[in-house]
Amino acid sequence: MSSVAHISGTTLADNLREKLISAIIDGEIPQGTKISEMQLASHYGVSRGPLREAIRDLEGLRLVQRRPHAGVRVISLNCAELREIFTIREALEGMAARLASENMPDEDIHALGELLRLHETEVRNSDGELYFRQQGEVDFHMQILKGSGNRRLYKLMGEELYQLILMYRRQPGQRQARAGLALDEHQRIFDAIQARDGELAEILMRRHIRGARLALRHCMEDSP
Amino acid sequence: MSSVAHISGTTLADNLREKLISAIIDGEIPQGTKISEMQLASHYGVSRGPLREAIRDLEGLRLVQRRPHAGVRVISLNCAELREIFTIREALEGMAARLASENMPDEDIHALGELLRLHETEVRNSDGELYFRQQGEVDFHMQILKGSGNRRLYKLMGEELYQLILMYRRQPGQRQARAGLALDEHQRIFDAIQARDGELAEILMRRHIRGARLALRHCMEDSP
DNA sequence: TTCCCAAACATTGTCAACAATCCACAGTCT
DNA sequence: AGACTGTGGATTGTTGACAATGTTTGGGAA
Repeated sequence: MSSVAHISGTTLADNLREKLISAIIDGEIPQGTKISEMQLASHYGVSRGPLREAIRDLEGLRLVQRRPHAGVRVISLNCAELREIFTIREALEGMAARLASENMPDEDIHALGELLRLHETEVRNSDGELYFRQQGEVDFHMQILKGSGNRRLYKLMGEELYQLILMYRRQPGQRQARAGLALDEHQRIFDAIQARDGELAEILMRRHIRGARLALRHCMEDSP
Repeated sequence: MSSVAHISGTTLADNLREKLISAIIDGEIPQGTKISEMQLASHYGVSRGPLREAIRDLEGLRLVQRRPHAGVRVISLNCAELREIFTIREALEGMAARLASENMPDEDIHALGELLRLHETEVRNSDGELYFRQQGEVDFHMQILKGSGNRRLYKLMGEELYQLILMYRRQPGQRQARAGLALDEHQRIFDAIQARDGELAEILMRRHIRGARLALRHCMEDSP
């Protein structure tokens, strides 16, 4: 269908990987779905070869599970697994905040402050419009990860784990609360980073994420 | 060459992945080597299809880098990247120690104590024999990761990042010091876990790993 | 009816040929 | 001399057919 012939410097499998990630995150391919190679291949207008390579990538990202000779199915994150991810996030982003306090260039910190101001006005003006804030939330954390100067940390948290979180957020029946509160916590984290107080930044970031995790306590326990 | 025909319940690509991981970690395929698909495929007695899938996995593990249409080469960890990994390790294993203090079953803690005793005698008896201790070091950390009860944390740290560390350790000219010191630190970490003091366990674990990272300061800076 | 076995079916894993892309080398031009 | 460009060769990316495995369905027996 959506066969975007050949973009130079890339490959079909790589393109497919990105498309499939989006499709899964956006819920286009529902969780728990069993994937048929032939079907998907013909849908995207490629052969099974590149598709299999793309699926292999998704398996590495833990977006799908594979059983040899028995097929591939999209993971379905239950509450417990999401909390596991948030625990990892707490450790990793806490460290990122500490590192950002030490390594983030002044100009990038300034830009981060601007980002916060923007979010503030957004939240004030239309506190019902949650999507942008959601995006803003991600942006804030992403900037800190990048500001840590630890490239692998950025990739690991930003490019791998966040996708799982986003996938879960797009699920129906997700409460999108904590609007104003999060902004306030962001502000304090920012202050600590600006003050180059890594110790405090880490503590605040961890508390921030732990709060989000604890808020997940009451999410629907779909397991029997 | 080493074509182990068909092991049921698995697949050629999966087998290949494990073999290639070992080959890279053990230095059988030196760092920075450019991999030739045809060559490797014939060497392992398989076609290029499964090989490419295995390589895709290795890319996910960050053991190789791929440039589209230009080939694959084994990564060469420089000092800076290894320190990045150790920083992540500090955050992750610190969290693991905290969680283990809360979640690790009593019997597993007991087994961990036995492991420590074993290491102690080993180090005392033959303090020149470092390989076993090296293995023991890995075992100790692995048990704590498993004891955290966070399955994803265990997989992420234990199955992905540790391989990179091991690869680096096998490099020539690596100092293998810190034998007795590490054991002592392990003992204290264990005490904290046994006392169910997560706060302390995390602090000690982080200090332990940070020490190892700082010891890497003086490793050969091959970058210009 | 329910359980078990077997054969057919559908799906995944593997292969070898084909096409597209990059790299190196050589030749030319400034 | 040095840099740039074009072509040849080798390597990677892709495809469709073939083989092997897991699943399912239908029939028979307890």
